[in-house]
Amino acid sequence: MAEHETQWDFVGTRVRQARADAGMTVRELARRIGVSASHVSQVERGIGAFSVPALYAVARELDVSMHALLDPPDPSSSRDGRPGSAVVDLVEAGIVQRASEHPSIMLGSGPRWSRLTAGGEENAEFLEVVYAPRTARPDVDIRHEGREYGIVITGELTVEVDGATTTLGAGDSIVFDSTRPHRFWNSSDGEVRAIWFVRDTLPGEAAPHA
Amino acid sequence: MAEHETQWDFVGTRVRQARADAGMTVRELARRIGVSASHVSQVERGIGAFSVPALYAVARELDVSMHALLDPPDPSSSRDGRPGSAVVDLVEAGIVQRASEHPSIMLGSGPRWSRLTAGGEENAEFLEVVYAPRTARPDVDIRHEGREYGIVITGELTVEVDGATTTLGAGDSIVFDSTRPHRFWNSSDGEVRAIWFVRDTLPGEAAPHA
DNA sequence: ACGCAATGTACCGTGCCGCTTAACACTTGG
DNA sequence: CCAAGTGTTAAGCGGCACGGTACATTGCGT
Repeated sequence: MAEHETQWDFVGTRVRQARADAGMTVRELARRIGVSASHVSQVERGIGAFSVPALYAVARELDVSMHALLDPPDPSSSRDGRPGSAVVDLVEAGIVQRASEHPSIMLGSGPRWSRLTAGGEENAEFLEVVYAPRTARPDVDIRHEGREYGIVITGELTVEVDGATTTLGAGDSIVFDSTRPHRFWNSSDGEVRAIWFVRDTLPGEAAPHA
Repeated sequence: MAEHETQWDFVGTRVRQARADAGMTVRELARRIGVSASHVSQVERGIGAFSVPALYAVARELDVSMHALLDPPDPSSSRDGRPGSAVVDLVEAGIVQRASEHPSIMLGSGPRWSRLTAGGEENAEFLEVVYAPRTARPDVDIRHEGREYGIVITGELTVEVDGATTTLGAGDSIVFDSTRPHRFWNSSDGEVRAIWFVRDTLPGEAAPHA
C-alpha cells in the first residue's frame, strides 16, 4: 500500500461502538462472525485489523453498513469540494422542504398529491398522497415503468395489484413493480394519508453479469 | 472464519466490471490504489483478495460502494415475475407488509429501524425510523453513496447536513445526496417517526475522475 | 467472606495470504 | 520488426490476521 494512507484504527472504535449499541459482548460477536474473542478485542483496541470477510460479517451481524465502519471520520473543517457549496440554510439550499410549501396537485375528486422534493428528481418521485373519504374504485388501472414503494400513515387504503385486493392500515407498506396493473382507492370513512416513492427503472438493471 | 462462509470470488468479477466500466487499465487502477498491477490481476481472477484498505481504495477510485462489491449476488432471485403469474395474496407474494411484521432493528439507545420491504431491495432501502425522545447528537456523521429522501410523520427531528442544522416538524421533508456528511437526532421530548427512502447511486452515473 | 461465572485483556505464537518483483505472451501501431 | 501498451504467470518474502491460553476485574448468589 501507499505510504500516505489513512490510519484505520478508528474502525475498531466504530466496531466497539456498534457492538455496545447492540448490547453484544466481545465473545458473542466473535462467535457470530467466526473469529476468536481475543482477535475482536485486538481489533477494537486498534492493535489489529479484520479481514474483508470478517469485517463484512461484522457489518451484517451488527446491522451497520460498511461505510459506517470505514468512511473516514469527519475532518470537521470545511469540506473539500466545490467552494461555495458550504450549505448555510437547508431550506434555501433546496434540501429541506417545509410541510406548508409542498406543491400539491388536486385532481378533481381524486387524491391530492404533494411533491416532497424541491426540484424535479431525475429518476424518482417522492410524494405524499391524501385520499379523500369514500372515493370509488377507479375504473382504470395504472401500469408504468419502475418500482413503487408506499406506506400508509393514517386511514385505510384499499389496493389492487395484479387483480388481488387488500386493505392497508396505518403502518402497512407495499412494494411492487409498477408494470403490474394497480389501482388504489379509499372506501373508508376517514381520510387516508400515504407516502409514496416511485423509482424509474434503471437503465442497466436486467441481470448482474452472468 | 466460520465454515459456512461465502465464496468471495465474485468480488474480483465486480472489481473487473467496475474497472472496465470506468475505462481504466489494470496498471492504472493498481497505481491509484497503491498496489502492484499483478495483484490487481490476481484479485480480479479470483486467485487473490484485497485487504480492507485496498478494497476501500478500489471503491473510492472506481466510485462504487463497498456493498456494490461485497454484497452477495442476488439470493432473492425469486423476483416477482412477469405479469401473468397471478397473484392471489398480496402479503404472501411479498408485496404487502403488515405493520406488525416489519422487521425492526433496535440499536441500543439509537433509533429503531423498520424495513418496509419484504426482501432486500437491490438498490434501495425503504424504512420507517423511530427516534426515542432526547437522544444525543451522534458524534459521528454518516457518508455513503446514493441519495436520501425523508419525511417526518410525527415529532421534531433535528438534522445536520454539511454542517448546517435545522429542525424538521411533522410533514417536513428532506432530500440530499448521501455523500454529504449528515446525522440526525431527536432533541425534543416526544418520539419522532419518519419515513426514509435511501437509493443507491445509479450504475450509469460515472465518476469525474480527472 | 468465599467461590464462580462472565466480562474484557495480555501474551505468544504460527500459518496463511496480501503483496511484490520479474518475466511472460499477446496485440497494436509506426 | 521493434516499442509500447495490454493482461497474465511464477516464485517468494514478510507481516498480520488469526487461535489458544492465561490473566485481572467486576458482579453476582449463598
